[in-house]
Amino acid sequence: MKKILDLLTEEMKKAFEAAGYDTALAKVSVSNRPDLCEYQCNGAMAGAKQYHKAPIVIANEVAQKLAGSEVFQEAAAVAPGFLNLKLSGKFLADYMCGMKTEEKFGMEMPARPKKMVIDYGGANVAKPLHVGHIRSANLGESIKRICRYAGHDVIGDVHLGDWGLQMGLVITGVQEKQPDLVYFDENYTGEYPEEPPFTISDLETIYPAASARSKEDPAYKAKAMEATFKLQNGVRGYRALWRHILNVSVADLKKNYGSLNVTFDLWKGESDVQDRIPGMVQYMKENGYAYISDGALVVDVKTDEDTKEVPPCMILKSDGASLYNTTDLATIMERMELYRPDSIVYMTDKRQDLYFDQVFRCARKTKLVRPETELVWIGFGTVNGADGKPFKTRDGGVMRLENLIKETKEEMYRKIKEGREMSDEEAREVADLVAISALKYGDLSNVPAKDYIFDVDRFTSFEGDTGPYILYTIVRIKSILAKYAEQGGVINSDTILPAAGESEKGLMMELAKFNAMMSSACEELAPQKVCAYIYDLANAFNHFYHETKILAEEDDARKNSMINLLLLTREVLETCIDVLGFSAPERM
RNA sequence: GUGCGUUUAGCUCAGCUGGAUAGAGCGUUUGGCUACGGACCAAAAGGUCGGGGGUUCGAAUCCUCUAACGCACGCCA
Repeated sequence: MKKILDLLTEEMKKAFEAAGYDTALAKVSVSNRPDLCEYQCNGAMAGAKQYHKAPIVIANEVAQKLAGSEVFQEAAAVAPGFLNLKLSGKFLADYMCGMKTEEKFGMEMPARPKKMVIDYGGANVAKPLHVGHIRSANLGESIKRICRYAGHDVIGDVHLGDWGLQMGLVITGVQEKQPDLVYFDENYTGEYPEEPPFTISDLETIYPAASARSKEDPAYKAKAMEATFKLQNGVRGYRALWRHILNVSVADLKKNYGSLNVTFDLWKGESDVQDRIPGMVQYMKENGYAYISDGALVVDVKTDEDTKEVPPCMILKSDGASLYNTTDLATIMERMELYRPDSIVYMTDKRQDLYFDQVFRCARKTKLVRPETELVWIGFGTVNGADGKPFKTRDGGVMRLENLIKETKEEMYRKIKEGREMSDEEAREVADLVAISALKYGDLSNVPAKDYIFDVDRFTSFEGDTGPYILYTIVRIKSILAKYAEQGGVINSDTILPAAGESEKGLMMELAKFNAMMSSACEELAPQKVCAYIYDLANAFNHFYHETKILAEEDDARKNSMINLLLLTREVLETCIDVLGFSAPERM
């Protein structure tokens, strides 16, 4: 099923053609003056110069050709040359029926789905997730779901930081506390224990302590670097210990991401591509891409068109060690080989702008990717506190994501208990769902590149542009539908009749925007478009709801039609919150 | 210094890729509760879209200059 604006534009093109004008002018858009019309076409003004005619003359001629239209109930030419359009109720109702019965509301699927890899999450092994990680997790997860819904083949990869100095630090920290572990016994040749010698909370204290100490104690740092070296060179005990750290950490990460409905298809990490690095380096040298500069191996990535200084992309440090760039490039290589993606999307902090520019240029120059492979980087802003500075705990420490989620859930539980009679158990369950909607919607409704202020009170409010308000609207629809069923109501057809009033038509017009909204959210990788849409849709529904007694309607056909409209509204809303990564309770 | 980002109502944010009178929410003021769920709805006040210049029938949106803030600029990730 075509997008409604495309159908309207087609109808408009016929009129432009019949009146003797270029059909390229016939683009129809949603009205920005709802008090005057529902849709509009501004082509007459754009064509004025081309045809040496006053825009209003053109508009009038086109309007005349639309006189008998079955699509437009009304088409008026208005000074200076607007074409103000009102939709035929029948046409709109038929479109609703199409959405109601067709798969995915009639959204057209791509002829050739794109293969995409989305790299998001930004997690590091043995380091707890903090507030900032919520952005990469939410954005990546939502973009993954949006693109999947739009028909593409999408792989989500968490791409863990599991290989650098941080691992050496943790290992050294463990050794400090438990020097007698067999992992450190170089003469040990037996099997290592299956049980890890630490828990996640041990790791979470070990890493920060080790990291802090290495900054002031050179000997300690040297030890950590040595541990890193041993690990990377395959010393058995170190590898076995590393495997434990990885397992314990991943289990914990899965739990935390899980509470945000964030799941990954791949749990790959930097360590997975280590074996590829020597070959890649060799290839870059042999083909003359890489050369030694100040002791380091680099690839020039600046071009003649650059107005800025673009430093070369470093492949190996002067001590011969690999770094972030090396791993990322090797990962691109691996992804091309394993998945042949059309597009690789990265989601990181916006400060990595230049870095990804370098890596992408390097990947293209060294032909790690095909010329047509899209490399996309989305940089996001910081999560700030009320003071506009990076979000901190009350005592000034780094706010852990786990605690942020917990506190939001507590706050929501408190609100639900004070506003409703509900068992503790149900209130907990409902509070969890609503709290996640508050966090996700609060995060995703912002433009990714901007910093935003994390305001628990605002995000958890049931009023305004918030997750809970959207859920409330869905629950309200469910409640009406439940009551309808209770009263013995049976839905006997999928028919949706032409709207009886303005608010019903308004709801239909919002619903009709779904396809265009979803494909644009996919093309632009923009979850905030989905947020903006469901807010408008929820408002349109609440407006309709307020003016219409649905269950008291005596005309059965009309009542049936309105119930169908409610069902459609609920399905669209639920589809949208699903791609945003949250869901609605039965009641709240 | 070079580059990137941001700047829209008192506060927090949108703005469909150039259209008519720039929109929401919160807050403020006012009205509506025998409730298909009032955790709602309706309305009012509130703006020289950071500033100057330009492009054109028409600019928050495109170009240019400029200011403030933030960020990044080879061995961190």
